[in-house]
Amino acid sequence: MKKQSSTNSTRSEVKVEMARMPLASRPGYLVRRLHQIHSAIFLEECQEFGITPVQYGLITTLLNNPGIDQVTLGGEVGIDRTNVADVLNRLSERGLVRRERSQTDRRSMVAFLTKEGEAVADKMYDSMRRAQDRFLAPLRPEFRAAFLAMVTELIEGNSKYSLPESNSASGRRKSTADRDE
Amino acid sequence: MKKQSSTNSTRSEVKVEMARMPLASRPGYLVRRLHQIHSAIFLEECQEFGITPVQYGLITTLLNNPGIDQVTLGGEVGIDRTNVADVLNRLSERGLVRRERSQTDRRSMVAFLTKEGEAVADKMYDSMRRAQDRFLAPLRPEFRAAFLAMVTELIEGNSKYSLPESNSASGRRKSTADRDE
DNA sequence: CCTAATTACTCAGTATACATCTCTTTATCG
DNA sequence: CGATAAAGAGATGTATACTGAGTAATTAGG
Repeated sequence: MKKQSSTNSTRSEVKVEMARMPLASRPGYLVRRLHQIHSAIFLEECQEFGITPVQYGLITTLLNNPGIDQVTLGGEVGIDRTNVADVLNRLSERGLVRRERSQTDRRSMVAFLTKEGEAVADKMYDSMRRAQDRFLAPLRPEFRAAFLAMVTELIEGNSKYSLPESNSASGRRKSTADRDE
Repeated sequence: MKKQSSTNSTRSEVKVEMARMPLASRPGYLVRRLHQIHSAIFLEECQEFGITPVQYGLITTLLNNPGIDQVTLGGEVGIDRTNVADVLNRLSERGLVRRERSQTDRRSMVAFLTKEGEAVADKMYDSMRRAQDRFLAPLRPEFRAAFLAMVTELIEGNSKYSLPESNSASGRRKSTADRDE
């Protein structure tokens, strides 16, 4: 039961580095936990509806943009297109969303809220706001806007990594001499 | 292209609310996107190792606490115990982690990094730091510490929701008196 | 008008995250 | 000391999130 303990100096150096950058101070850890916590609060406040944060994002986007196609919807909500299809599937199984082929571009599927979907969006609004309030409560009120502004800045400043451009879409570039534009 | 538009006043009110609280200004949306972006940057910087942010968190925690049990490990890293088992499984399949029964409590599994696991932790450190730098770059340097402090405050202030207490653990409570069932 | 490229979607696979149920081990009580 | 309660770990199922491969419809070129 020894382990390779002993005199491995490389490992010791790493340990020192770790001590200087403990998990609890790393941006990645902090951001993951923050997301985790928000999800937990949202789910708790909205548990009577059985709607997750992402589902609610899709629902409110559909409320404001009925008949939007799945790709655009994913761009609005910030999720991958395959994920849009998954979530819409769950929502349409529950009768909250209806999908059909686009009239103008038959490759596209467009989505609408059903009456029940609109009713859920309506009824959930207060719960969603309560979740927000609870989430931000630990921060002094005068810091809350600053916090959200900084998050927005980080998102916008890193926007080129924000959505994976998915697969086929853009990264393609194959061009024949692609007009360099 | 009207839909059931018309005179549904409830729906109109909701639409107004939505306009006042668009998705892009909601804390939940912002935090989810932030997490998404950090993951993307981390994965990009560390792609040569094929290690995800959560896996790296477990690895560095094991580096500092060799022989830790899985429940404590989950508490340190901020993930559920079943998730710990999943992630450790993937890591041990790749030969980075080794598990064995605890000598002191034979119900527990304790985990260690292998030589390869320690080597990966060592080699990944710089990549992880680069991911952090890129992630925080859009924020003016004098705001970065303030941002991380606010995130920490939100996590600590909401700590009662942060980890689900899992199943068996606490929530049990069955005070003597209720043996009926 | 036919073909090639593009675009939108689906399907399969991986990983994280959590809840619930079952099984083993440990601890306690009679 | 044996029955049983309590606790921990695992298995299973759901949801999110993304990648890659493949299919179908549209558009662009010749």
